Amino acid sequence: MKFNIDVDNGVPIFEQLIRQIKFAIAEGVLVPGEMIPSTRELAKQLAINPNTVQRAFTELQGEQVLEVLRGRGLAVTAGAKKRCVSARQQLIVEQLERVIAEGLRSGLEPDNLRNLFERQLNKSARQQGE
Amino acid sequence: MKFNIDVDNGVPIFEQLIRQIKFAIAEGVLVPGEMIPSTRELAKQLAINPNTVQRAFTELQGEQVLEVLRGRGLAVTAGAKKRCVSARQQLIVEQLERVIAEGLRSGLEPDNLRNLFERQLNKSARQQGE
Amino acid sequence: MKFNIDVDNGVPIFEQLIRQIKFAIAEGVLVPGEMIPSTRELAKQLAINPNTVQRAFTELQGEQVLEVLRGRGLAVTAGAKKRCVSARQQLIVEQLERVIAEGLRSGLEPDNLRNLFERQLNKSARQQGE
Amino acid sequence: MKFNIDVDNGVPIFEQLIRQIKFAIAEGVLVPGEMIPSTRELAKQLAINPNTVQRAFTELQGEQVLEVLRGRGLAVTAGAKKRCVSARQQLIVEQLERVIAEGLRSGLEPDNLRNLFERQLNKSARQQGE
DNA sequence: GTGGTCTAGACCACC
DNA sequence: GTGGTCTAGACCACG
Repeated sequence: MKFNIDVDNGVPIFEQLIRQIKFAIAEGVLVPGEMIPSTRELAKQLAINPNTVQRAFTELQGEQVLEVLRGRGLAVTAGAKKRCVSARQQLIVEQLERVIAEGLRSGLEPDNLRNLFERQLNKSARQQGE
Repeated sequence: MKFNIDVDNGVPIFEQLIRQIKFAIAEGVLVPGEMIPSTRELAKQLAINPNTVQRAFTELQGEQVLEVLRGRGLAVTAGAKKRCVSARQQLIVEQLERVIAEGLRSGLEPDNLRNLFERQLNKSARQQGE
Repeated sequence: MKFNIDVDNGVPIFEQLIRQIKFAIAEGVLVPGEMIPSTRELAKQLAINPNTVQRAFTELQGEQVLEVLRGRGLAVTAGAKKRCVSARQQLIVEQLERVIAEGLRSGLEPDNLRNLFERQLNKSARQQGE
Repeated sequence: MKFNIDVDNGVPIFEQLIRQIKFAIAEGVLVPGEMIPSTRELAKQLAINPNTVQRAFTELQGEQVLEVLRGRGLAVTAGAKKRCVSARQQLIVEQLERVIAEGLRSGLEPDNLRNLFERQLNKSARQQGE
């Protein structure tokens, strides 16, 4: 399990961690029931402050993605995968909506947008397939 | 020239102002050579802090969208329109690319994405047309 | 607006703050739209660390009880009162449920519990009324 | 003698053990003078850490509910039953008092509380009876 | 060993 | 001035 933290890209570190953990769960890289690394260990590995990791973990517990097994550590909850997958797809729909609205407002015709979309989709799908 | 500022939507006010000025230029509402209102006047009109307006103007000068005409004020530069139009569309293409890539990575099939896209496009186009 | 923090009663300080703010809103002491003291000021006033206050505020934002008015401070949201009142009553029902269950498990008869309940209710109602 | 330990319900395991031992004494399942299982045996039986059992025993000795009979083990003290029964009911009264006071403070009428109480009591009594 | 909480002090973006 | 984020280091409860 490898996480990539970019310290200075504007997105808060704890947010990056949250996203990547959710992503890993959605992808099946982390499976329900699995223990995740301890606060201190992950902090050392990512070269960030334990408190920052702690904050990410706290939020993930609040969203019932992780749960404490006291004295043992944190584990992925049973319902985590479903939650992460659906949250993610909803997020994509919202982003799509925003981009389209902005495109239309900026004077692009629906057909223009469709063309841009298809071009990008083909390009990305090809890269993905490689 | 009317700008809409939403004080509490997360996007910094100076950013909103920058975008809307660029938008107005891209649309032809503001044409090269045209003077724009003074910092103080715009601030009063939008009921925001003059510092905030100033900051937007400073950035727009840095991007050579606005230029100072000494003693007279700020004006839209000659090359502003081209810059704004292309910047805008490029931004949309980038966003589109990002959301498509994320959708594919999160397990959506190209056809799923296409459907989502069409649905949103229709919805947004209808709203736009109203 | 006075909050009472008891540093060593087991309940985390940030939790005490959260409860008391929600309580104040539920009571109508803090009304929607009202600004609450700044992080630093409240921290100084309560003689606790600004980070601890910050944490409470962050959680209250997450629960949509407070909202940022950027550069100006935090305000009670429009829907805060309803949320706080209902959250509170739900909490009371849960506590009641727990106490009753424990009483029954510990061998008290329903009538015993009813008597205890009535006695306490009368006592508390009298105090309240004073 | 069977104890139920729920590792992940927030209540510390040693606390659960303490409560259940007191409960068993209050109920007469464990009688004064009776020996209780050794730390190791109980730990193995409940699949928990011996340290945790030890901690519960230490506290119960401090409350004079258990006493060491040197060379033989731990036994229920003579005065244990009385202590456990009264402690338990007192605890329930206190909890009842707290929840009633909070209910009144949060704007519920005595009759509201009575209704909530009766509903919960019936529900719990039914479950208990099953 | 684990996570949970707190303090102290710093830097940033925004108004 | 405001809140948001991060670091560093401490103490606690639990197992």
